[in-house]
Amino acid sequence: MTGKIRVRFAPSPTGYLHIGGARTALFNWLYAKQNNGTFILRIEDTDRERSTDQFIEAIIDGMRWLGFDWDEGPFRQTERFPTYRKYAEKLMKEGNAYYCYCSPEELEASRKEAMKEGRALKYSGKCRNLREPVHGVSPVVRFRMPQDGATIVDDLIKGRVEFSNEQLDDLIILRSDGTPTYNLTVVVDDVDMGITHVIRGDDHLNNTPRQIQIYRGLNYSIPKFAHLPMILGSDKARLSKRHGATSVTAYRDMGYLSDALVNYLVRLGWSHGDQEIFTKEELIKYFSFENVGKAAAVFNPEKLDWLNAQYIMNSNPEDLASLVMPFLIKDGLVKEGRIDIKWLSDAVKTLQERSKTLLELASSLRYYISEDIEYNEKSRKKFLNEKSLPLLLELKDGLASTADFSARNIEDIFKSIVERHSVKLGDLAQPVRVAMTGGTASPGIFEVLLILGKEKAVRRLEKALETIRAS
RNA sequence: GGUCCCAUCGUCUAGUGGCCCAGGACGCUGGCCUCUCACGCCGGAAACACGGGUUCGAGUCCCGUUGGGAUCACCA
Repeated sequence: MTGKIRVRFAPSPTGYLHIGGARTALFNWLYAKQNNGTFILRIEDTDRERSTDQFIEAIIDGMRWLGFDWDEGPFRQTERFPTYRKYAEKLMKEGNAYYCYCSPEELEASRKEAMKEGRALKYSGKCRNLREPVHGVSPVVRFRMPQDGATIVDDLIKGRVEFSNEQLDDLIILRSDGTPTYNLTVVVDDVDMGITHVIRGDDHLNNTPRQIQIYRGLNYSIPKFAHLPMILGSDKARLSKRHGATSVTAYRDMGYLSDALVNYLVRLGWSHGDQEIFTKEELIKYFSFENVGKAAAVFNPEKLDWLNAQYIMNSNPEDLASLVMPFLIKDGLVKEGRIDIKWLSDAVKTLQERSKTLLELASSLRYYISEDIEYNEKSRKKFLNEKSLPLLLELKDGLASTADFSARNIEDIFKSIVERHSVKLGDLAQPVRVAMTGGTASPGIFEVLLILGKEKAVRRLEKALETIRAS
């Protein structure tokens, strides 16, 4: 092993950081961390029509949220145009590239014809051996691809893939306005930044032989390639908006923990025996291209939910309390900093194994935090009625008069009421649950009472009694 | 259409020639626990796409078929 490993994640800012991009970033990041290498963030924004600064911010935001810290960058390709020009000129000077004067219309027409005749859609090579410039036309620059032999891609995931050079056409590396195109910039940057391993989606596999030829034209050594399989939607088509949320920040807003998302993403195509849940440290330790599958994977939201629930269950309540705060504030339940974090943590603790997302957690927290509650109509009818009235009345008196509002004592009060009336605990617990939370599903009723505290609990019992009497 | 990639339960996957009448996880489902809901625990249904080879023996190797995906821009 010589030389340090250098990898990069190179999104183009024409949209948010999406699920597929996040996984590519993740595998790059893991590989860098594992080998004590360098992880570079590079923004491929040479498509000036579609790239925006807003998307750059969104991508960076997503990367930070996921915890993928980079060592160098973010670099922007639009700031590196002189470099690409320099390399293009070198290619021209050494005869590896040439001016092409064909008009876009002309090219389009020949593509259509090729399509009609069922031939490969390939540039004709018309200007390949042109001696004289065509006046009045600003030309593009094309790279001269070899036309015989084959190019081998030795991929870390796909294995050896062979492409016949006949099918490589002379692709444009400089547009007629002098700006560079993707296949040039990607190679130049990877060379310039000393990238040793190109880890990207396998939608780039077909581009790889072209890029390898450009490396050769430039006389540079070729990095290792690893092409990750795609992520598909439930209908096996490429994951898109139609399948629901695709941007990672949308998952943050839906209440997923970044570690859970990362854990989900890594298991899409990679495995380590039967293990499902990994810490980031474990991922860094175990990751290997050998265990990356070759087949595309379908994104499965239910499993993400399960993983997220696992992470919520295993988080410590204090962390969870601060993670859920933005959701509480957004719901108007809490004003910034105006809540006892210790109390909130205790409340959170009772809901951890009942919440799949932070959004759900926040919504359950509502009945603890808000002054007043609303009854679920069905629950009210079923449990707040003549039958429960005497029980609730007794409980209210019992709780109101106790000086010891502890779990132990509350339980004793419940038990004595239940015994006196020869009913089951549930016959009292359910009406109380409705009185306290408005519904029939909640943490253990003693826990709920304890979190609510004596004042609130008694007040809610009084309200329940009034409600029964009024009905 | 050309080229390239891929193919184990509905989904994510284990499996690298005998340990596999195929294991785990999500989901689904029966039960237990129980003040409700969850969690947890025990059980169930559910897959090697198909056809040829190679081999004493194939989910595992080879070929073909079928099916899916990617790509073929003065996008990246």
